[in-house]
Amino acid sequence: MNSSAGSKRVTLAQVAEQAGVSVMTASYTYNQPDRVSEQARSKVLAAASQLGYAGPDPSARSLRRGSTRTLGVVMGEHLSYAFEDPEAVSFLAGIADVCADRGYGMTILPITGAADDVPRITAAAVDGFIVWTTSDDDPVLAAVRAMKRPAVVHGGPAVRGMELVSIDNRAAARAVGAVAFAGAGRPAVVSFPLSRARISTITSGGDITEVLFPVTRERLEGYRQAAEGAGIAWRDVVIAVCARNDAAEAERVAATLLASAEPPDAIAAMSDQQAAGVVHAARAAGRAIPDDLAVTGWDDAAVAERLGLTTVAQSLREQGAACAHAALGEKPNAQTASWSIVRRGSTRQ
Amino acid sequence: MNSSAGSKRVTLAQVAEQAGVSVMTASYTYNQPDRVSEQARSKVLAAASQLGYAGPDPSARSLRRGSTRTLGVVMGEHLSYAFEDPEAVSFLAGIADVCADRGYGMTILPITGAADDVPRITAAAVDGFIVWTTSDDDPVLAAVRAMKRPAVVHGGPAVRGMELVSIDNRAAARAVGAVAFAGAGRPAVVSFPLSRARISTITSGGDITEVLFPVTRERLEGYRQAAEGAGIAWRDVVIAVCARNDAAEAERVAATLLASAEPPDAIAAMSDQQAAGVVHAARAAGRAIPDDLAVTGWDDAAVAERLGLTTVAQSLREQGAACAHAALGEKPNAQTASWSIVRRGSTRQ
DNA sequence: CTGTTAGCGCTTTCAG
DNA sequence: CTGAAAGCGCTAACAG
Repeated sequence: MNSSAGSKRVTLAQVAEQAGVSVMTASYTYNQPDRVSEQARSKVLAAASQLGYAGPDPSARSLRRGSTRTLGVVMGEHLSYAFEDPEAVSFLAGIADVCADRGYGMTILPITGAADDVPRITAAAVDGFIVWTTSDDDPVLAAVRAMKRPAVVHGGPAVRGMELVSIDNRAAARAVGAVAFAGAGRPAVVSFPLSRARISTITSGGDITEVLFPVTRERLEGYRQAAEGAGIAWRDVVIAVCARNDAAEAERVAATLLASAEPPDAIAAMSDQQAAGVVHAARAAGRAIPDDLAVTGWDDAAVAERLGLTTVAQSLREQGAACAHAALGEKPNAQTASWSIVRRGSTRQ
Repeated sequence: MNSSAGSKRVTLAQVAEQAGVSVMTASYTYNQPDRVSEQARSKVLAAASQLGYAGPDPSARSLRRGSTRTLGVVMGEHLSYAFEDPEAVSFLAGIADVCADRGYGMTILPITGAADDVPRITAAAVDGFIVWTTSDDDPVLAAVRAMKRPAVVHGGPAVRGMELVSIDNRAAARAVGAVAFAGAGRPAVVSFPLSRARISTITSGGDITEVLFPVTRERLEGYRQAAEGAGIAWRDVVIAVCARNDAAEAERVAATLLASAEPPDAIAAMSDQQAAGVVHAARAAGRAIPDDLAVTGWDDAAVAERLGLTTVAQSLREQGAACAHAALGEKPNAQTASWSIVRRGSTRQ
């Protein structure tokens, strides 16, 4: 098991020669050991370890086989955000479960939101793509589709030729919104960004159809229906748009809302992180939950249980696994994932 | 921009023919656009979009260039644990930062702890490897080294021919142990596993040299020195070994310790997660912190600040970035990362 | 069980 | 600025 350190790459042909067999016998030794006699196999392995051959070159093998045994995951602008969002991390874990089981690798594709995203997609040596929820106008979608490999979008948008794995965000928002807004007079929504520009604003119920993130759009639509079901006009519902999905920004914006002349008495957020920020702002402002302010989150993360948040439960991990199956070409039918409302003490119902 | 959906893969040669240029002109159009006339380039791009050619095949390109522009990350047994440990996630984010900047992908390699790990390493189409802290006897290390590509281990063990990025765990443990054990009579340690078998046990200060995880070994050695510095023999220090790094198991084991005839009055843990579990157990047992029980964590995670834990601060994100640089072959100097003690209310000093 | 042939799709020479 | 040749390292397909 020695090797001249730093040596040039050893090839299968050299191993075969050293072992005194044909290249194919050497190849079979690695790929179909059963087809090779015990004797030949041990000669090949001896030659390999003598030469310091670690096994067939992965790139050459991929080229020849036409398959890389790797799945590509596009996590959206700023790759490192992916690892800051606990739900995104659960989703990755679900993909990892399936990949580990199949012996596949998973390549995280570094998307920056800039123009060079497309060449990066194009350059990815993967057998299939999984795209984390994005906007209708994201050029990454066309780039992925152009690769002509199995592809799946999580959340949305729905793209022809790509699978979609998602819950029914509108129905879930309608359901949790109904709980959040029950008995409220001035409901508000803390929202994810409306476009890839990620601008923070506070508006009143605007034109939902203009929202470019389909997941956000569907949830707003569900909240709208919930508000109207509670007898409140959508134009009277304050929408606080946060640039990012984190507790800190939500806390700031909630503090602003609560300090206004007509503070909200119910806030439906789009994540438990955001809802946690709202809860902190409410405490700081001396508001009682749920009597002065009802709050709902989304995802049923650990923090939701800790804070007693009413929320929408869904399994990002299972959805990640479903996406992996789709990207492997194993799932023929579209996946509608399940969700449920978890009622806790942060709402009046 | 049309294409017969589901068509066979289009090659660069076909594009070149369609454009009426040589294959090399087409290739240059993608790789060195400056070397191609405006006219030729637009003919090539027109032909490409007409044929639905998405760009050079990544596998073929990797084979020819001898480089995949991808880094491999080995996260240790059970890939999905990687995503459950917030510090591991920070580490990944640090790698992601560098990869995104360089236009590299990062492939997470699915390690299961079983025998098929080695072939999976061998099959990885990557330019360099980053190995998350593991045990001395992990066969993955030899497999990575056999690949003869730039490789770096985070934490440990130190392996000849591979870089090491780590803090000085022994010194840090000695320092935080000194704070934890100050004024204590019966110190205890809540430890990570001692071997890859991941067995939970409660013992008293045993033979540290037998511990197979070097990070754990170094920390135990530091705690030993701290205990002896406080006048306590190592054999009198209770070591509670947890199979996994989570709050729940630490809480259970701490509850057991606190219910014993001679309960500890100081517990040094190996992570903030574990320390959080200890704090919960102490509260449940009606112990005051730090008067009845001093507690220290490790990593200075968010939970450490929330609970007021004295802990060891280190930046896994920076260490991830340092590993990425090393795996890219950019490493100027061996990396010894920095750490510091953060004193909060969970200790007597 | 073993071997021969024929490329996978691309880009590095090296010449125009 | 453009092109012809050569072959990266490997394995599917088909003989023996």
